[in-house]
Amino acid sequence: MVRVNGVNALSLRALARAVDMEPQSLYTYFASKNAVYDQLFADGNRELLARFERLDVSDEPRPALRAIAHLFVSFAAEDQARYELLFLRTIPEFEPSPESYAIAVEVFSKGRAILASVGLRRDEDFDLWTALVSGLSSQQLANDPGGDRYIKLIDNSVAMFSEHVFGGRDS
Amino acid sequence: MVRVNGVNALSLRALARAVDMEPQSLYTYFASKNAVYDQLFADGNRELLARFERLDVSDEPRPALRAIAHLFVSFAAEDQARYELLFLRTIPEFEPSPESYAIAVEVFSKGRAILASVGLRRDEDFDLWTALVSGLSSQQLANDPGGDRYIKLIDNSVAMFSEHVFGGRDS
DNA sequence: GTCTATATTCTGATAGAC
DNA sequence: GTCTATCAGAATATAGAC
Repeated sequence: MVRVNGVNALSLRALARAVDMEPQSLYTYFASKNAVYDQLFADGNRELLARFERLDVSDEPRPALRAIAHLFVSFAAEDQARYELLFLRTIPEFEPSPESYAIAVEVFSKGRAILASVGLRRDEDFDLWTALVSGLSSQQLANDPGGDRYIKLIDNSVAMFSEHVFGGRDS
Repeated sequence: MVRVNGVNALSLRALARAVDMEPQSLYTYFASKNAVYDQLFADGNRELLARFERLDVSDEPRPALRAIAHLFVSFAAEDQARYELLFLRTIPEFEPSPESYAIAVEVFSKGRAILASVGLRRDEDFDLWTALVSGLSSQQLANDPGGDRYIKLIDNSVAMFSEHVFGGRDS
C-alpha cells in the first residue's frame, strides 16, 4: 500500500481491508497507526543492514565505494515511500521507537565502519559522502522514477569523490 | 501552516480559520485543495527564480558555483515543506498546473543557463551538480534542521566538483 | 483473535440565502 | 464575497460480545 500510494496514503481501514480484516481487529497487532510506521521503519532498516552485511567489500577504496553507492542508491530507488520513511522527515508526527531507532543507528554505524575500513575516517568526508549518495538517490526518485538516469552517474560520482578525498594515491 | 506542520498538515478548515473565514468561503479563492498547493508551488518557484535573477554571477567558475550552491541550499534549508513541495514528490495526488509548471521549467532553464555560462554544458555534469546540491540540501533538512552541518560542506563540495569537471584549469 | 457497534473528530466539497 | 446549513465520507480509536 505504502509503496504504491506513498507514505501518507496509509490508512488502517485500507490496510485492514487488504488483509481481509475489519479495521478494528488491527489493534490486536498494532497499538496505533504510528506503530505500523514504526514496524515499516524497523523492517526497512533491517533490510538495509542485511544488505550491508552481505556486501563483500573490496580492499581497494574505489571499488568498495562503488559497491556501497550502488547498494544504497538501488535500495533507495526500489521504493520511494520506504526512502521517505527512513531518510526524509516527511511524517511530522512520526518518531521511531527506541528499539527501531537502534536499528537505524546500527545501519549508520555499519556504513561508517565500512567506509573507515577503506580509509575514510573524517566526519566531514563521511557527511560529504552521504550527501552525495543521498542526492543521487533523491534525484533518481524525484526526476526519473523507475529509470537509471542518476544511477548511471554513480561510478562517475565515486571517481570524483575518491579523487577529492584520496587524491592521487589510494588511501 | 505548511511551514510549521508539514505539507500534509494543510487543511482548508484550519487555513480558513487562520484568515478568519468560514472554510466554505475559501472556495471563492481556490477551486480545490490542490489549487492551494499549486499556488504554493508557483510562489516557491517564483521566489527561487527571483533569487537566481538577483544573483551576480562571477565569470570565474568556482566562485560562481559556490554562490549558486549557497543560494540553493539556503533556499532549501529555510523551509522544509517548501522543499518537499517543489523538489520531492511527496504529495502523490498533487500535480502542478501547466501555468505553475512553466515557472518551474523557467527556474530549471535559468539554473542551467547560469551553469552553462561558466562552462558547464554536458547533461551528465549538470545532473551530477543537481544531485550534489540537492543531496546537501536534503541532508541538511533531514539530519540537522536549523543548523549548518551540511551548509559548511558547500565550499568543499564545489572544490571537489570543479576539480572533477574542470580539471586543473578553469573552464 | 475477530467480530459488531459505536464514539469522535476530521476531511473536502456543494447549495443557496443574503 | 461571505455566510449558514449540510453532505458524504474519511480518519483513528475504544467497548464489549462471541
